[in-house]
Amino acid sequence: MKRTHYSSQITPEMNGGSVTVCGWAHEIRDLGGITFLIVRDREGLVQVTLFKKTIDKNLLEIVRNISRESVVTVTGNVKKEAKAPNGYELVPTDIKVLGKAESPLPMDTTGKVDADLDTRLDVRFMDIRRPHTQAIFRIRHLILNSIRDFMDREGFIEITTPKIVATATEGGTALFPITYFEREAFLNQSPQLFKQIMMSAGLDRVFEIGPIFRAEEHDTRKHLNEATSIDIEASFLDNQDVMVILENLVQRVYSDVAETGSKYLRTLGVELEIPGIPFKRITYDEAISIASDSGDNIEWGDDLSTESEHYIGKTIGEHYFIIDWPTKIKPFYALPYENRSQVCRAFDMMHPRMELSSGAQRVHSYDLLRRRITEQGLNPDGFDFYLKAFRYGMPPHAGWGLGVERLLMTMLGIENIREVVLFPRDRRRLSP
RNA sequence: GUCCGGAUAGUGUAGCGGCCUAUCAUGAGGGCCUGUCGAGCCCCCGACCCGGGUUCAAAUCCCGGUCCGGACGCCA
Repeated sequence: MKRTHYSSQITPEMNGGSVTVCGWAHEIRDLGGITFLIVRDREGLVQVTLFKKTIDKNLLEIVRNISRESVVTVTGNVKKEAKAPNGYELVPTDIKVLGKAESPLPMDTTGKVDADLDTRLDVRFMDIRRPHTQAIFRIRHLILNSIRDFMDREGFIEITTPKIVATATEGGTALFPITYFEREAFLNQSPQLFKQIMMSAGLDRVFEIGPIFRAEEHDTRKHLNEATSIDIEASFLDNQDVMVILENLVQRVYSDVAETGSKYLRTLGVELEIPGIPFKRITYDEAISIASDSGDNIEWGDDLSTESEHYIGKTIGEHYFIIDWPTKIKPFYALPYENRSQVCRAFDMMHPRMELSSGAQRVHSYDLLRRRITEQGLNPDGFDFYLKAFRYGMPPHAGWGLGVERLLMTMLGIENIREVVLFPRDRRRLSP
């Protein structure tokens, strides 16, 4: 019962050797005199071949009674065979059913019949058995690996900050209220405040990969109520510096995935184009001017509409930055320019289809920060724990947050963000 | 939240007033078959979202509800 090999580790050269594989009964093809059992494991498929004339009758009986998608373990001898899919097949000496699958199945796993996304999400465990769906999450893993490696080389320390917080909001988005013993608390909208506090702590460069929660009732293909954010914060760097880190990271992630994930990219039919750096930088003023070419007149100080975002994306055609945003539509911690305070040192990093990241050089002066909080209509009292870190030696710093799901979906050309989350949380879906 | 589209066997679909005892594929059950690899062939099983209405007649038209998809809005 103990696995000796994954399907991908067996080769025709192992001819005559005995192996044990564990997996799911992907398909059973009974041709009468010869029966094939296709076993699927995480890495691929193995063909198990039973010849009626020579095989143990009990084994044949077991195989003929296996329902599709049951969990099986097969011990057998590798037989080099040109007619078999990978140049070899397994002639079994022992087959056990470890977990019987009911039938009919709630969805097809072989790729013969499509299923709606809604159906697939209801039985996500089965959906992920499909190589296509699994490939998405294998690539997600490669992306996260690549990011951690990149950050480590750049001198960033990985941190984890609380997801249960007392502050109602940093502004903008609505939060999910929860009960924390006898008090009201919230699920964190981002690690923003805590990663900044780490700058005062002297950690110099930090990053976090973790969940963020937004209680907005959005209903689109690019929004989630629970998402994963990659956040960085770095001292003694400005907005320009962290933009360079960001574009380098994105390029690195693409090239790492192209290199280590070719098998999964092939499964998904994706040809990765590695973005060139530096990414184009356009100012907010230039962005609204481009948008006006499409007939969408955005008043200075308003956020970009979805339509304009698409139009600008199509015009530029590759990853780009929008810089120098109006101070009033960016959060209080974005640093206004000294000589032109209605504009701030904030940036958004865009994929032609959508925003992937936003960041800024931060306000590090206590007095200014306190004023900015008030100007944005928030009460500084709720920010005491945060403001305190600015009173005893806060270095200048900058950072950004990047959405993992959006990075993944734009990389793979996937339309709906729910496809790239194991168990998506949206306006209506809370289970599974 | 607004607008548009949709809901038919386990899954994916066709049908859009009578030709419906509802199409096709896949699947489930049974049978034949020694090289399948989306196996093939034969038999068989399984469905019109819920409620109301129009009509001689409703899967089909109308109204309400629920759910799903898309666009927009909302969204450091």
